[in-house]
Formats: sequence, C-alpha cells, structure tokens
Amino acid sequence: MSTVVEQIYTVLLEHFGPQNWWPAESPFEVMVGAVLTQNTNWANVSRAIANLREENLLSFQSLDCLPEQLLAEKIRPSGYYNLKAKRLKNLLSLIRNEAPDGDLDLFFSADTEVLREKLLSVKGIGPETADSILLYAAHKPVFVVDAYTYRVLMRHGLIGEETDYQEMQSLFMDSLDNDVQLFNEYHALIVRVGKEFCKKTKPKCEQCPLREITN
DNA sequence: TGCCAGGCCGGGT
DNA sequence: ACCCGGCATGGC
Repeated sequence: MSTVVEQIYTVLLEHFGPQNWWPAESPFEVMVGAVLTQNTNWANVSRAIANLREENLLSFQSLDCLPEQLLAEKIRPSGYYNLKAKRLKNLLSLIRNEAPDGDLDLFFSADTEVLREKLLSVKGIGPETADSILLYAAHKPVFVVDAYTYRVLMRHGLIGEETDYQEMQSLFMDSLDNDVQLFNEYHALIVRVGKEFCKKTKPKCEQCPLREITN
C-alpha cells in the first residue's frame, strides 16, 4: 500500500529515468542558475551561464568584484537582466556577510531552517529559489515546489486552486522520507513531465505517464 | 505573432 | 489580506 505521492514518483522514474539534476558544475553555479531561472526558460539561462563561464566569472570572488552593470550585460540572455543582476548582488552580499571568503561549505553549515530564513531575507529570493539552493547546492532535504508542481497536482485533482507553496511542499514532505536524493530526483521528474505533458497551453494528457494514477 | 518559460517584489485597493 | 503590473529574452 503506497500513497499517491509515492506512486507518482515510481511512475515518473520508471518512465523517464534519472534526470541528473541540477545541471551545473558547482554549488555556486547552482545558486546563480536558481536566480536566473526565475520565470525563465532554462535554454536562456544556459546561455547566460555560458557567458559567465567563458570569462571565468562563475566564482564568488569574480562575481562579487564585477560591477552590477557589467553583470547585467553578461546575463542578458536570461531576461530581466537588470533585476537579476541586482538579485545576484543581493545574494552575494549575504554570502559575504555569512562567510567572508565566499566559503560555501561554511555558509551551508548553518541549520537548514536558519539558512532558509537567511536566503528568504534576500531581496529577490523567494521560497522556490531558496529551496532550490537548499536542495541542489547545499544538499539539504527540502522539497522544491514550482509552477509545474502546481499544474501537475491540479491537473490530477490532488489539490485545490488556492493551495499555496507551503501546503504543496508539505504534501510531499509529509509522505516521503527526508532523502536529499529522492527530493532531488522527484522535483526534476515533475519539471520533466510538466514540460512534456502539462504545459499551460496544449497539454497532452492522453500520453501523460501519470494518466492512470488518478481517475 | 502573441504567448510562454523551473518567480518575486512593490504599490494600490 | 489580496490583486496586479513590471521585469525581458528567445523559441515556437
């Protein structure tokens, strides 16, 4: 006897296989990507990150030294580039305050709840960005909820329209073990099934691997 | 060719 | 406490 939440995971993993998230070469790069991908297609984020990588700017020290205007120019393909340059600078300030040399191991060594509050205190970092950083950069057992999570759960009648971030997060965390690898894979699989079968327009529910689970 | 993508903030009711 | 406009590029 397994819960719907467990069944969904089993079906998605069987159908798609491991997703190997987060697509990044370092925890710092995960943090940058988490901000850049806000309401933005990953293909565009990928270009922005490539720009930074080409100029060896994917480290705390280099980005911290880079003027905001120049940073904005580099990340232009990711959209909202002025806003995101500012948000990245805000995040870098937090890191500098918590760990002067940008030592992420030190920064991440705080208690998960404390760290989450610190991330949320940064202007431009909300629940999804904070949790993405906690899970995919800091490897803390936190479930990441996003627009796809809402859409997939809604489509299968598992939540109501008013369901908020916290409620969706609890839906998963209350019925799963606190397992970093499990949370990692599960969120990635939801994004995958969302992209392929549960887009806002032209959803393809007929071929969705989850169609059998609910009615 | 308008709509959408792995959000979040701030100002107005 | 909601509700909504702003932020912006590239793909389809």
